[in-house]
Amino acid sequence: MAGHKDLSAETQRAPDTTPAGAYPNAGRCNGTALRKAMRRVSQLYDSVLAPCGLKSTQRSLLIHIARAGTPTMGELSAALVLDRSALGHNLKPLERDGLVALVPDVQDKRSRRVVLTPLGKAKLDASMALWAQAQARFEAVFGHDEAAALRASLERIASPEFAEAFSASDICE
Amino acid sequence: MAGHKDLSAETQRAPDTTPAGAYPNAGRCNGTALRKAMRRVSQLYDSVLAPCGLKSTQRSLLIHIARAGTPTMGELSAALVLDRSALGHNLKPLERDGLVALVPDVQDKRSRRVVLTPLGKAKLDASMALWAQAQARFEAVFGHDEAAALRASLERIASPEFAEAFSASDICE
DNA sequence: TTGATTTACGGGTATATGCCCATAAATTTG
DNA sequence: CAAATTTATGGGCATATACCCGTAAATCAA
Repeated sequence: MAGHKDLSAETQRAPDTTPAGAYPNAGRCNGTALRKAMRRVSQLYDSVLAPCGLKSTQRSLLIHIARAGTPTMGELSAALVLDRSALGHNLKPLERDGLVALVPDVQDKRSRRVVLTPLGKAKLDASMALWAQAQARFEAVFGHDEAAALRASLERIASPEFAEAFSASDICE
Repeated sequence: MAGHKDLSAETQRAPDTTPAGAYPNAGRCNGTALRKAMRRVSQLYDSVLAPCGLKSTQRSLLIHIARAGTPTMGELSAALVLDRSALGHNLKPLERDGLVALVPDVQDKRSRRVVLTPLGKAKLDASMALWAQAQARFEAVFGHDEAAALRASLERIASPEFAEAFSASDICE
């Protein structure tokens, strides 16, 4: 195939011609870079996790619940940097499948606590080996230490302090 | 909390004590870290972009189209590390609002090319100042050089070569 | 050329995520 | 204690993202 897509002098209709100088900062958006990498990693991890019937998003949810004990929706959504409504929506398939249950809090009747059912714990445990395999393969390609450094950066960005500092930069920019 | 409980009895019903040793690798998932950071950054950038009526996802789409000229759906989805169907769905609101248009390709009648309308270009241009502000605030908090290094890592992960290497690690792990 | 295969999409479905607003419960005020 | 306010969720809506399958067009094979 001589079908090189040397886009510079495009075949017929190149009205835009993408002036080489247009949007020179286009490739520098941190949000875009994060999104692309996130999609890629989701796809890679999900492909490995597939046999256990959990997606990486769901596994992440379950493991946060397991570690938090019996968190309220609010606590869980904060830990996940996830909108409260989004958390509610994300829990529905898991609740429907019997992996988690929502129980009203006795102290604060507004709150509902999320609990991992035995079935949910079993699913989570069953996913561990596959997750470890995906993680190992990721780090075999990306580098173990580099991955640790990357996670440190990402966790800093995800932290509430970061959001606070970003918001604070509003008034003094 | 005085008193060790021996683990044999512990198996009963651990209410919420989160046995300290459970899921020791829980915080090391690269996918989870990416997702949390992505949500945070989306929220921060979107809050700044709000006045222009574009979300960061949409802006990213428009700018990719602008730079690619008149890409096919396939080219665009590859550039965005986005599933083809997802791209189609993401384009719908933009098409509905007249920011982009889909035109059948003359060479290959299977393909449709995505074009930025004048209105789309105007919207994109109008978003530049707000994006620059969000970007500047992000980097004021995170660090300019650190951000560049982070993007380099993320772009490596998002690259097709990375996916290929990850897949290849399947057979020799 | 004809038939098999590959490629590019679109539709349908399910999950993921966020915003706005309404409601109920807890907390703070007067 | 009653009223105002804040907090924890849920419902409705819109967008984001992926997978599977079907169809049409291009390409490859005989």
